[in-house]
Order: sequence, then structure tokens, then C-alpha cells
Amino acid sequence: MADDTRQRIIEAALATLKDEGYAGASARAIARRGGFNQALVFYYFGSVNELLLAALDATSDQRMARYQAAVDDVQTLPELFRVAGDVYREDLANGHITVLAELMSAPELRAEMAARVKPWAAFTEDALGRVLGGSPVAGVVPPADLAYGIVALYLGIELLTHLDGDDSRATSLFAAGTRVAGMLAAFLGTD
Amino acid sequence: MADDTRQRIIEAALATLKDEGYAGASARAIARRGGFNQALVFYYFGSVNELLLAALDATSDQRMARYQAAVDDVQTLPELFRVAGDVYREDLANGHITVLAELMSAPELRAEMAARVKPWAAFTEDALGRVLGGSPVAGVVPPADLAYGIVALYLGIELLTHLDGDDSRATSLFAAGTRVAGMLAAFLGTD
Amino acid sequence: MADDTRQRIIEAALATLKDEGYAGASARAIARRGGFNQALVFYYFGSVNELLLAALDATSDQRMARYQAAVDDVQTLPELFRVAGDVYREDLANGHITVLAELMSAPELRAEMAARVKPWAAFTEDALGRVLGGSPVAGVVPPADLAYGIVALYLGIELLTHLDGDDSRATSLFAAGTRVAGMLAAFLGTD
Amino acid sequence: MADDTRQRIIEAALATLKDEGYAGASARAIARRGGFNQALVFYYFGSVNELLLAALDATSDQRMARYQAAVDDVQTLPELFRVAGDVYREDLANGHITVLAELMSAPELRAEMAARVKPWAAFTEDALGRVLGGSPVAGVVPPADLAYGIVALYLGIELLTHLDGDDSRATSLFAAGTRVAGMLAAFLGTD
DNA sequence: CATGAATGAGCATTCATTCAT
DNA sequence: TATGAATGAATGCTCATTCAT
Repeated sequence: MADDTRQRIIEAALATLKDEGYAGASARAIARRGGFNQALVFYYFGSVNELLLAALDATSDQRMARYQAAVDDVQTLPELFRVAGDVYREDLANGHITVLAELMSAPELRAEMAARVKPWAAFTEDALGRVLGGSPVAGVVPPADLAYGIVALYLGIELLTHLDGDDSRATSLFAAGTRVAGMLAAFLGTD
Repeated sequence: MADDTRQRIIEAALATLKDEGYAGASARAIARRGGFNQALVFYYFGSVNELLLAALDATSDQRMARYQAAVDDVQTLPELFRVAGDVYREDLANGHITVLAELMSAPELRAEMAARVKPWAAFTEDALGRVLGGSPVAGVVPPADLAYGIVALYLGIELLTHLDGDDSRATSLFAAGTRVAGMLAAFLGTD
Repeated sequence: MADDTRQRIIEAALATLKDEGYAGASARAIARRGGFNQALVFYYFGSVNELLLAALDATSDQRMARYQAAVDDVQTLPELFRVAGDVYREDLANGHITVLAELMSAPELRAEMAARVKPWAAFTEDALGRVLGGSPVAGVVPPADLAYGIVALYLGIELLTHLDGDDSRATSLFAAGTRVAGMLAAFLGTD
Repeated sequence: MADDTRQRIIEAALATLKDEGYAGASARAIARRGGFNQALVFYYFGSVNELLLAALDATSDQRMARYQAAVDDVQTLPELFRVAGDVYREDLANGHITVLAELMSAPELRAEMAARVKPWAAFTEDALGRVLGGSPVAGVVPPADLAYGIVALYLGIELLTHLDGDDSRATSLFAAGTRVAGMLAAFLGTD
């Protein structure tokens, strides 16, 4: 029952964060949306910011599992691109990256958020490593840099698609990426 | 004198936005920082949000001019990468993109911000067009998509560097980009 | 305890309204007078205007009950005049009509106040009907018009006595009214 | 030219008072409506309240002249009623009494307003005196009381008609008054 | 005669948070 | 485990008024 309530609060927090942004995600606004007493936020999470981080952690865990599963049996670069593009469009739709980006805009959460972004960079670097293996790409672009760039691209695309609520550009960009990856793989003889 | 004051207010707004984020950029906080009466915000700009947008416009105009000048006599892709990387590091340092990203996180400014991002995508597409000219790249990646991706990458890198206050990764990423661009240019025979 | 507080707030609101008028009945002024935190106004009533209307409703209910009781066993016109005059002087003294008149001056409360005045017109028409019964007066002056006029007269007298804080004129006017009513009743043969 | 400006300010003040009430008649609101600089209010009138009183005086003078002219050659009671009813409906339409009633609701203007209402009572008493002459009515209802009641009725009707923006009830009430006056005059043999 | 700049106090309202129950 | 009451500080914004020009 306590876990139930925690869950309800977290879901209300996520919904509020997506719709009203960080500045609009007050204890009252969250409680109003979830239909519960606002004091529960403090009872269960101590403070609004701690709730927001807990909510982010909850979705992040889910999304990370989803990415892991999707990427697990990927062997080639174009395949990685395609699979990543699919999961990313899920993310855009369900707002997970919105939450991430909103919380990154709050200076008082900077340190906490830095720690929470790292696993994503590590995951990305890992997935790239598996696929680029011994290819010469790693010699030209340090894998850590590449991973950093890809995470940045994810965040940036989220910001842009969020602005006008249209993900067609992002979709088309991923398709182009897949094509380029295919050509690169062909060129390197690794597909 | 009125212009002086407007300028002071805009500068205080920018500084506050960089340091305290959108949620912290209240009329009072801005006035405190600038050492003026908070009612001046409303006297000159009507509302806090209008001030923040005016402040963004002011820096955006400056930065756009800077990019225009830097890119003006660039002819090749690697050169473009290098030059863009230089100006971008200025941006990271002076916080212009921080301001952009902060304001993008506010749901109530979404429409206004969408309009303000467009010129940057157009500028990027234009610069790419000049450099990629008749190259086959445009056939593989639609220039508009590429421009969209680059703007996204700019924003995303800003978010990430802002998190841990370290731009070495971004610098190294730009260097790698320049190298790749050089190889691509050599491959296409366009340098 | 909650009801206690609500009551305290309502009483402070009434007192403030009487002394400082609608324009002076701010949440802060009310809280200052009642010795409580001004946020309580919003906690309990949502907004200042809603508090003021709730306060009016509270006194109105009381006064309506008082009038009902006073008029209940009145049979003749002069008696009605005398009784009504007595209760009205209570009203003038305790400020109930002041509150009514103050709130009527606020354009944003117009609709709400229109609804709140209606019961008084209905009550007046009812009381007149009982006393004028089958008399020819109803043929000359439509009872609804007469009731309207009497309510208007109540409000107008309040405004005037409030101006110079002297109700002797009002008292004397009611006495004259009672005399006229007596003569009218004698003439109609209904006393 | 100075008089021109004064006039413009007064007109804007009246319009604002009618539409937004006393609480909404700020220097800014008045200046906005009149399209002039808000400092002019203080330049010409010293303070907002002084402007509002000056504006009331301006209309009051006009209306008083209008009433004088209308009543000047009236000889009988029913005629007086009819004429007064006509001019009163003008007042309701042009908002003169609205202005009066709004200003009466402001505690800080009480003394000033008391002085400004007196002439109307005097005028009313005078007009009644002329028409009721030596009639026995004056013996039953002291003329000063009657005048007081009539002024109160004027104010009260204004409040009520203002509430729902419908003057049909007031019109019908005046018609009934005229009928009663006719009957009274016939009865007293003075028409 | 008129204006625009400026200020300090005030407004309604919402905030995160605490606490007794 | 949960709630409703309460608070003090903050929010955006408007106020009347002054003053130099």
C-alpha cells in the first residue's frame, strides 16, 4: 500500500513534469494531478526535488532496461542505428527524455543530474564498442567522445521536437543515419 | 538613459538566467543582481517572460552576427568544422546557449522559442549548403535534416557541458569532427 | 478548529469591508485585522472575492432569518412599516447593508451580487403581498415594482446614512412612512 | 489647451469609473483609456482622488442644470414625477449616478461626498416645496425627510439597475409613481 | 505643458515545508 | 499511513506618486 502510494506520486510527478515543466512541478500541482494530499510528497520523499529525482530514476531504470534488451543481440552498426531509432521514438512519445531535459535545466539539481547522465554515456559507449569492435573508426573518433556526442544528440533532438511537437524531422534524421551507417559498414567491410 | 537601463536589465536577466535557470530568473532575483528596482522590469518589458525573450533576442542577434562573420569566407567542410567549433566554444563560455536551453524548458514559452530556433536551423542549412555544394552527401542526408541534427547536437552538448562545467569533451568531439570532415573531403576530392 | 478559523476570517472580512470599503478589503488588511496569516484567506476561500461573498452570505442568512421572524406575524401595513423600520435600524447599526452596498460597487462581482439581491426582492414582495392582500393598491402599483422600490430605498438610505454617520433622518423617514401607512390603511378600511 | 487636457482627463476618469468602478479607476487605467500620460493626472489634479471628485463635480454641475431646466416650469405633482422620471432615465443611461454611487463606496471620500450630496437633497426639497405648496402632505411627511427619501431612492435604483443592466423595472416604477401622484393630486384637489 | 523614468509599497496568489493529529 | 491546518517567504504585477527634463 505504501508502495502503491509512492508509485502514484511518482506517476503524478512525471505527468506534471512533462506538461508543466520543472518550474510548474510544485508539490501542489503534482498532488492536484494525482488526487492526493500534497503533504504526502514530503512524507514519502522529503522534498519536491527529491521526488522529482526519484521519478526520473524510476523511468530511467525502465528505459535503460528497454535499451539493454533492444541492443543486446545487435551485431552491426546499421542494425544498432535502426534499433536505437525505434526505442528513441518511444522515448520521445512517452516523454522520458523530456523529464531528463527538464531536470537538467534546474541549477540546484546539477550535481545529481550529472551523476544520472553518466550511465547513459557508459551504456552508449558500450553498445558502440560492441558494434565497432576492432574497426578503424575508433582510431579516428575516440569512442567516449562519440558516445558523448550521441547522448548530446538525443537530448538536443528531444528539446527540438518538444518545441513544436513534431517528430518527423527526428524520424527522418534517424533514417538518414541508418543509411550512412550502412554505407560506412559496407565501406569498412564489416556488415 | 532609458536605453542604458534597458541594457542593464537585459544583462542582469542574462546573468541570472545562466546562474539560476529559468525557474530562478524572477523579477526580484534579476533586479537584485542588477542593483535596480524590480518594478523596472515591468516598466520596460511588461512581464518577466517578455524580458527573458528580449534578452535572448539581444544575445542571439550578436551571436548570429558572429557566426555569419566566421563562416562567411569558409569554403571547405573541415574549415567549417574548425571555425564552427571555435565560435561554439565561445558560446559555451559566455553562456549564450545556456540561455537558449533554459528558455526552451519553459512550457509557456514554447511557441516563442520555436520561432527563435528556426533562424539557427536555416543558418546552419545555408552554411552546409555552401560547403557541401554539389557533393553526393546531400543525396544521402537531406541538408535540412543534417542542419536539424547539428542544431540538436549544439543544444545537447550545451546541456551536457553545463552539467559538469567541463568542455574538454566537447572540444575533443569537435576536433574529431574536424578530422572526419577532412577524411570525408579527401575521399570526395573536394578539399 | 477549521470552522473556528473560517469564522474568524469571515468576521475580519466583514469588519474590514465596513471600515475600509471594497477597495480596502485586501487579504492583507483582513488578515491584519483578524490577527491571522493572510495565506489562510486563500487556504479557506480560494480568493479574496470568494471570501467577501462568503462573508456577505453569512450575514445575509442571519439578517434574512431576523426579517422573517420579525415579519412573520405582522398583519397590517402600518405594523409592517414599524417592524421593518426597527429591523432596518439594526441593519444600519451593524453594517449589514454597508457590506451589501460595498460589494455592489465592484464590477467584477456584479453577476454574483445580482443573484444575491434577488432573494431580498422576493422576500419584500412576499411580505407586501401578505399585508396588502386584496387591497386596490396592487392594482395601482405592481407589487414587484413596489418591492423593487423598497429594496432600492433600503440601499439608498444606507448609502446616505453611511456618508454622514447619522441615522436620525432615516428614523424620521420611517416614522413618516408608518404614519402614511396608517392613513392609507384607514382610508382603505383595512386596519 | 490646458482646459482641453483637463477635459480629456475628466472624461477618461468618468468612463473608467463607470466601467471599472472605484477600485479600478487608477491613474494608469484612466490614462490608458484617455491615451495620455498618467503623470498628467497628478500635474492637473494633484491626486487620483481629487481627479475623481473633480470629474464628479463636472457631471454633477451639468446634471443639476439639466434638472433645474426640466423642473423649472413644472406646477403639479404628477408632472414633476413624469419630468423627473425622464431625466432620471437619462442619468441611468449616461452613468452619472453610477459615478456618484461608486465614489460613495470609498471610505476616504466620505466627507467630500457628503458635501456633494447635500445640494441634491436641497434641490429635491425645493422642487417638492414648489409643487406641494400648502398641501397637507407637508404636514404628514416633513419635506426634508421626503427629499432625503427620494434621493435615497434614486441612488438605490441606480445600484439595482446597474447590477443587471436592465432599467425596465425602474421605468415601470416611475410610471407607477406618476399614477399615484395623479391620484393623490386628484384627491387633494390640486391638479 | 508634458513626458518618461523611477521608486517603494502594496496587491492577489502560490510556494515548500512543518506539525499535530 | 495519511491528512488538514498553518506559516513565512516568495512569486508576478500594479499602485500612487515624484521628479528631472
